[in-house]
Amino acid sequence: MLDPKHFRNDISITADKLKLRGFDLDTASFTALEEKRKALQVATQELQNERNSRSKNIGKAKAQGQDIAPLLAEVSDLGEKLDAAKAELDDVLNQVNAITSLVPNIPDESVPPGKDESENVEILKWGTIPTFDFEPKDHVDLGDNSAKGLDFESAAKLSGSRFVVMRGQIARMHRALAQFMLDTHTSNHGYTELYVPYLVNESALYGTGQLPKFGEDLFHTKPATESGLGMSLIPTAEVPVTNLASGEIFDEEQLPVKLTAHTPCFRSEAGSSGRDTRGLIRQHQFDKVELVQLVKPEDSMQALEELTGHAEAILQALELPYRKVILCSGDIGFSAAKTYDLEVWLPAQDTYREISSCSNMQDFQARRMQARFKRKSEKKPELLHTLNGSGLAVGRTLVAILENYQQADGSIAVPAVLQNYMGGCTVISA
RNA sequence: GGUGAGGUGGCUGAGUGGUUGAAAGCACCGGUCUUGAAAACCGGCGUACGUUUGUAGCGUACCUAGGGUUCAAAUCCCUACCUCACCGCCA
Repeated sequence: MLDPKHFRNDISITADKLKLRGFDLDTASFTALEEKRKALQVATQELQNERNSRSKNIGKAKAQGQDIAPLLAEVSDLGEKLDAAKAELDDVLNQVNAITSLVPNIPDESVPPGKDESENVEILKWGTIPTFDFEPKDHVDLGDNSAKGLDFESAAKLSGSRFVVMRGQIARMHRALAQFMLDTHTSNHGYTELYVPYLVNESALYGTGQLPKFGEDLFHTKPATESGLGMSLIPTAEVPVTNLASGEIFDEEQLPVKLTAHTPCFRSEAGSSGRDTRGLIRQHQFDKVELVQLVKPEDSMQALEELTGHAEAILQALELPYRKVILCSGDIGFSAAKTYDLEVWLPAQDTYREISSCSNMQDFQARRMQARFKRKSEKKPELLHTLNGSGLAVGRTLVAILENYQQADGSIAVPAVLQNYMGGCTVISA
């Protein structure tokens, strides 16, 4: 949610900025609606004022033992007028809210303008792309080799497409990766580890911006006893972790808050039925280690650099070649003001694929969830800034290791930093 | 799942349907006193929105949330959520 002032005071500037990311704000009709809201609100409050003062007078008269019947007669139609005014105001407020809750964040000035992902800008490349003296296989074939380490057929039997069963050393490496990531972020980067619910309510999803616009990307549970969506499976740990701040007022000294959690993520992948159907890249269920920071507004851009660096540190420790991309204005997510994507090299696809997305949401989510902090020198609480990033997507990291560490015989070398997590195992044999 | 009791400001905790945004205490902030600190005393101490040049004043809303009754609701009624206690069940 944007600051309402953006809509009231400088709506045309706001509309211009939103156009950069491909969002059309109908300023004329919104301004008209806003005028209406203002007039109705004033009128309603005046009626309430009148009712309040008259009611007080009735109370006083009654206390003095006077006859209140004539006073009651005077206010008889006030109630109806008030109800009508309230209903009208409610209606307009709902309309305003319906619009503003669908307006995305404004891109930061440092974000390059652009229409779609083709105009994202590469910031850096890290690592050396491996060369093979044989035809590199993709992770599906490699996983199939190692005693059905990646078993998509079995998963399809259990659940359908876009699920996987992992076995043996592959499953263990998957677990090792998550452990390694968590340990690195807690020990080296100053994050506090969390365990959080995987089912969340509607208000949490609203807080981080998944609702009301992106409900169809989620899996919803609907117990027989409930109406509506019921609880929803988290599409990312960002939802439960960031919403911990909802309704809170932090002391200035408590910031920055740095949190990390390893959770499964569930996405319906509606609208991407034809994309990445092969393999582990796009699943309905995948694991991710998430990084979240709550910071003061003046610190958030620097925090984004650091948080992205924390995700990069994992790729570097695993010696996986990657590149860092800044998303252009047309490609950033709904709630984000600025986003870096980290893309890992996948030899079989001969290209870089997204493995992490790190964003500064500024006060966009904080406003939705009323997450605030108080400066020592100030009386009024201020909205804090929220950031999050994947550090990293575990399934895709596994894909990257299988493909980059593969050997001619189809075996997989185990990256040095993972060996201790795998009982000293140095190679997963074919 | 059953039964019972509750949800009031940062915390504790009052509150017969009527000048209650809400007593009191604690915490916190400012001041007096003191060489300094403590104690004591004095004063202040919620959020959002509207009006406005205004961090002034005034108005409105908010006592878990949403409905209802009433001229008037923290106070009465209904529903949801949550908490606590006991019972049942359970990894």
